[in-house]
Amino acid sequence: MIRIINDRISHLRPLKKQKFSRLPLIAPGSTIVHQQQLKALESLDYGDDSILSREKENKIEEKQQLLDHVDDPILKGEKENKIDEIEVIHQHFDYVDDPIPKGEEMGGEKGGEKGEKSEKSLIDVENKTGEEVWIHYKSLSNKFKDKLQIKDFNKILGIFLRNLSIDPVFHDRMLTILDEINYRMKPDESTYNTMMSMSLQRKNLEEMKYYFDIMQDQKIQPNTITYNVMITAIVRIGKAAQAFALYDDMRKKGIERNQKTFTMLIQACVKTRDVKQAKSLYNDMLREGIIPDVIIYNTLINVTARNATNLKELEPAFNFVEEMKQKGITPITSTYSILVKSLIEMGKRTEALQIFNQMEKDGCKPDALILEGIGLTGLKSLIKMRDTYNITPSNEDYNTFINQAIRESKFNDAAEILRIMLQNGFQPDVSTYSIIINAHIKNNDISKAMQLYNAMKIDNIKSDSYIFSALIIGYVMKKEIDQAFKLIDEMLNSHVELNNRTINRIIDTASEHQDINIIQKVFDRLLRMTNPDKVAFERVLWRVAQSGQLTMVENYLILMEKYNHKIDFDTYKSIITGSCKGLYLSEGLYWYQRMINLKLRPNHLLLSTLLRCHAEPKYSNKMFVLWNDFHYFGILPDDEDIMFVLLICREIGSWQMENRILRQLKDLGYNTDTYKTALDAIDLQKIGIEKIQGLKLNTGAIELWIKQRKMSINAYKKREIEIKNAKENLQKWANKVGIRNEAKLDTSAKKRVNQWLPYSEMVKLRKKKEEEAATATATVQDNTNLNINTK
DNA sequence: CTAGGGTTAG
Repeated sequence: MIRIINDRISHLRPLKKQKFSRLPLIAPGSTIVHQQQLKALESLDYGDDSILSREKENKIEEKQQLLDHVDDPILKGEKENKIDEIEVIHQHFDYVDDPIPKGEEMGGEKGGEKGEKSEKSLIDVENKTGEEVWIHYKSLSNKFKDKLQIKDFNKILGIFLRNLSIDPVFHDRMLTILDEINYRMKPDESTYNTMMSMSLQRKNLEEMKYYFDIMQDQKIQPNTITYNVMITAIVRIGKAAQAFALYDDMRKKGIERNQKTFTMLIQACVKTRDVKQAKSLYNDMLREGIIPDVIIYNTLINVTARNATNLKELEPAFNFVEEMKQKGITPITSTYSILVKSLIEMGKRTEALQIFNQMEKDGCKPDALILEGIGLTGLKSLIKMRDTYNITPSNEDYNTFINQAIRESKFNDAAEILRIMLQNGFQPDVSTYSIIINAHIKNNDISKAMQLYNAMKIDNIKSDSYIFSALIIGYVMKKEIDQAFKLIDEMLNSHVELNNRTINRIIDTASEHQDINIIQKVFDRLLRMTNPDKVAFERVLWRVAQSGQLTMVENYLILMEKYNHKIDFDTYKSIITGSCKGLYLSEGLYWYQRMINLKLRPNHLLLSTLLRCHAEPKYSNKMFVLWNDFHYFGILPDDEDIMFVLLICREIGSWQMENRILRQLKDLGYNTDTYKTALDAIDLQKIGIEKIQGLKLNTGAIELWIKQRKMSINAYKKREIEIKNAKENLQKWANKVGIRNEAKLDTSAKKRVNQWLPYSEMVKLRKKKEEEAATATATVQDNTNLNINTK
């Protein structure tokens, strides 16, 4: 019972964002947690770079004084609060037991104060938390629910949507409401728009498409919002073309476009790096009579700035700033922030600072983000913001400052920022906890992280998937698998989804242990409680392949099929790259062969990986096979690949092979002198010494060559053309010769090397064969004619 | 009411 009441209390105390307010006292109700937080952070003593560390003792003393000072009154305050809340709950329960008569009685008297009922709507959800609405809704009789209209249901959905970020359980609740709507009446476009918006928040595009399709099945016309939500989601996953297709769809169907539509479409041009299209969309928008606002301008400036590589290309962005000012639209912090970021990326620090100063002149206040842009972070940034600009940072600003300090290993600064944050009446939110928890996990201190996790519970802040993920990973890192799964249980019990990202991170972390039993244990347990995706299986395969155990790989492949995952190139890629990483080279080639036998084609990455791990004189024969396979599959080797092969030729002293390879390259249109010069420059003797010292053979020399190679712009352009031509030549060859000879690829390595014919000879041969074929078809045709005649 | 901008933080 107490637990139930506590649960209820938790929902009556939603987190409030207190932007731009300066409160003198620590917020009530969090004292215990604050102490734990400070303790946990204080002991984040993993070597501190902060300016504060010198004054560490003073600060700790100060902190203690602060806590001593506020302890008692706050605790008292908390107790009083709780009593109030329990009374509220009793009132609430009285009401929901019998909603209709009470609502009518109170409707007149108390008005909208608790918002029971109004004339227009049978259910009033104003000023209520999601939890209250849910309890209220559950308590309604069927008869009463029948009287509700679609508008009422949509309102409830809207409230639940806003609560989704607080508690994922509202997802289920929204589904329940949708079921009820479908049971009683027909949903309308707002219903589905809200559901789609839910999918947008949950980053579940498939789910969104499902609603999009189903509403059309039900003959409900999508409106502007429907399309805008779809476009937003599609732009976010980077599929610009699909977004533009939806835009065309809107025009065809005569669905009105608005500012938000164009914002997303212009935003899509960031991904396609198409400034022209952004401008043309802007013109379309103006033609349609839509008045641009600050967000449209920011987006236009963003597209321009992100694609600009020099000041000249950035100019149109400044023109947009001028234009917006002329139209009476005041630029905001983010407007300047985009420009500052772009300038810093160009290395134009002075100009960036000028923009920052311009912002100040324009009377615009900086935030944590733009301060980071000009190089101010952590405690320094906070002090600048507070003392120079006289701004009270927002909750987000504080979180950013703490995160910056932790990132820079200034743990004392982080503690100080947290102290200032609490002192100013800001409550740590789920992100604040997450940032600190992650810091502990990164420092391999799971117990401190768990301390904070428990503190969150006391503070009635719901852990989200980030927090659970971090803690679970922490335990897997420590090989405490049982603890990890205990948390997974807790996670699922609190309706936090165990998503594939988390599953894959768990598997990744487990994979990092030398002990293969750990990954097996983790994966077996995961299989029992979740449904890992194809990628998860492939991670395990990658790890198992590293141990060179063929049968175990085989078993996982069988298991994968049982779970209806398609075994394709990516699956084999995982196994082969895993084998290479574990230096089980013959196993790697075995799987490679099996992959080819299944008619699966390698890609550059795979061949390159295989080639590199075979770059030793004793594997030279196998290396040449792989070299040939690049050509057979029409994959252009890159400079590193080329250098590896050539170097091996030198190491085994095979001039014949080196000449052959150089001729191939010449045939492809490369200037081979570059490679010869580079090869001559690499001191083989020196490499020999490195090898004796146990260093990885010629890798170093080649990487150095790649790194130190400097190309003029002209040389670079020439090289680009060279590569483009080589690609085309190779493709032609592969289509005509390589792929036709694919059947021969499974013969022995020696044969495969000997099968090789240079491109020029291949072309000659091909011409000859074509001529032969031409005469052959002529005779065949004669024969067929003959046959027809005889018939 | 439901949708948009700085890949702000985890």
